[in-house]
Amino acid sequence: MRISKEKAAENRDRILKAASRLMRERGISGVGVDALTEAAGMTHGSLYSQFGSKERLVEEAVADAIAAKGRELREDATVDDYVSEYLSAEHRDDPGSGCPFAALCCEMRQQSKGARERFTAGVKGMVGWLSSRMDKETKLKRRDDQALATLSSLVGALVLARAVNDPKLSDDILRAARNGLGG
Amino acid sequence: MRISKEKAAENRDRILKAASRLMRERGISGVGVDALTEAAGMTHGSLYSQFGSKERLVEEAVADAIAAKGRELREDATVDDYVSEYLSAEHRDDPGSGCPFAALCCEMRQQSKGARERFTAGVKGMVGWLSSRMDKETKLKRRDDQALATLSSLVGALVLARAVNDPKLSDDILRAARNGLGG
DNA sequence: TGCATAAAATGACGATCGTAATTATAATTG
DNA sequence: CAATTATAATTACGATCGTCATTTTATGCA
Repeated sequence: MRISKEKAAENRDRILKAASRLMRERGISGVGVDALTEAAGMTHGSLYSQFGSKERLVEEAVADAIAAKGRELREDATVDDYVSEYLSAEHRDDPGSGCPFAALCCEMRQQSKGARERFTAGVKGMVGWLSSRMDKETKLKRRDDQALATLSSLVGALVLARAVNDPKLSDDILRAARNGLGG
Repeated sequence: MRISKEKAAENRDRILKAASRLMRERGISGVGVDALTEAAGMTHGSLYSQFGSKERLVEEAVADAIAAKGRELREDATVDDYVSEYLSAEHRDDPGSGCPFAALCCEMRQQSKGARERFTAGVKGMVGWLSSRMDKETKLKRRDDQALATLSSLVGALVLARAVNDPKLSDDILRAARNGLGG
């Protein structure tokens, strides 16, 4: 079969958006092409027409998730604003539309070179965004280090808060990390 | 077939040890029963005789990895000692025998209740160990919070350092986190 | 010591995975 | 406007996944 060019582009985008969400929710190796295409209302083979392989889709989905999340960043937001949102219960409980770094970090090691490069570029972008909002009195190199340490704390706290079974402990992790970051 | 009781117990342990390592290296959903039993020198079905299901094996492997790692903790070690080892290049480059929290955290959410409970218990144990080594002048509650924040930073830095493709950035992440933790 | 029983690894099974050949229909061109 | 071409989704395929029935043999008891 063949459908109109616009419809095909729309279908492609639906698969991409579904992948972006489902991979964050269930993990990259935890979601099959079946689930990905079904979520977009198509049969599993259509993925191959649009992306060539699951590996390629992963690369695009990683880039798409990071780019979409980057567009949500407010230019006038402070680091404290970001920390508060990041370490909130809402963010913890909605990984599908949450931080791609926290959702995908553990699986990146076994992904394709292209996917890892896009992930790495995203981390660098995030570090730059944070660094530019650090106290301007400290020197540049030190600001970058602070940004890296902050991002590590954010990601670590979020993944641990999501991993543990005990709601109280989960809340404690988020709160302790907020305090540690001076939020 | 059936083999001697001792031999069976030894086989069971080999599967468990292989699972403990492979799941940390490739992820839980990234390793099949094939690879797990083959690494122990048996056919894939033997897993079922010993553990009943992959889910059960996951539970035992998570507990085993955490317990084994806990036994490595030196009673006379300081928090700084631990931070230095944890955020080393050696630890980053050998996930198979490294921290189970960092290796498995992102996948715990979609695991069985039993597996998550063992993971959670492990986190609590680690927090207790860290907390007991925090500055005794600060009050207990605050020490626990410091321990939680420290663990978050450690895990976050390690998973990010492993995820990124750029060796320099990876080293920078570890160093920045060490500095941030005052190590 | 011989028979019954329990148990552990093997091998066979259905389900699901990712891929490629097939089919059907827009888009292109004479 | 008709014939060709290009392409997107369907469908069929081999490989691999996790599970269970079978087989073989160690163990317990008479």
